[in-house]
Amino acid sequence: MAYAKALQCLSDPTRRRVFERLRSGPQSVGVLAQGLPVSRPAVSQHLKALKEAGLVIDRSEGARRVYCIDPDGLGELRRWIDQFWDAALESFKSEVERPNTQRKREKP
Amino acid sequence: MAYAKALQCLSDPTRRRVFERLRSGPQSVGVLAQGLPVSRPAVSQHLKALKEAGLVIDRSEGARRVYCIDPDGLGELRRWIDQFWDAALESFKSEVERPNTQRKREKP
DNA sequence: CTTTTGCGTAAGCCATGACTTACGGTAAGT
DNA sequence: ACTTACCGTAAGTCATGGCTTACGCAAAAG
Repeated sequence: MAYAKALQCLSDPTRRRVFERLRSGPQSVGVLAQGLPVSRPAVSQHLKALKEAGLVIDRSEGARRVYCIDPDGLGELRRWIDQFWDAALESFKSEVERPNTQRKREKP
Repeated sequence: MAYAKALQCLSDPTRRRVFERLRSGPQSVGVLAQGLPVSRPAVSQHLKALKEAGLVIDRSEGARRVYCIDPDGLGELRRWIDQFWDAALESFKSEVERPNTQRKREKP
């Protein structure tokens, strides 16, 4: 049940920004922190959490430390969501037809 | 960018338990709260958050209020994760071969 | 009409966690 | 060897949010 840690990790906006930066390829900590509105130690702590959740891996490249997205945590998260997907579509069809059904209120 | 709200919602363990209960079909608030280690108002607040995130819909059935999983929020979350999936596999292959790469420490 | 059931909301309490600064430790540069 | 660059960790601060109890409202039951 590593999906729990993955969800908790990705719930933080700053941690998502770090993770999204890794989408363009492996990056060092300093480069990742550059441009973010938080300090470098904060990014280090975020990367530690992401690693603990199985969302990234890291290697030491000289004095630098390069991080990279790990498909493992991402895959487990995908599988967890897919568990709901089928059940959702099934019970959803018979619900939307009802006259009373209410979604989230949209901004008009 | 409703995926942000969805992630924040599903990061809470109790909220996940509520959401997982809805996998077996539409349920009323009282039934959902029954068996959970929190009070019924707490479940109501969780359902409000889930609805705001587009993860559930609700209809009033007499005095009761029945909740049901909404595929919308789930789908957007799936699409967001898939954004990383391709980039992850790509940059991952060239990383795991390196001698230095470190994953999360497993419990031996 | 009165009572009971079912639910949402308000106010307040308290733990979690995200951020900061300060520090120590390793690798590269001079 | 000394300095500089790069990074992780520790300690402390402060906001976020999850939970509780108390209350109010609507629908069914009597």
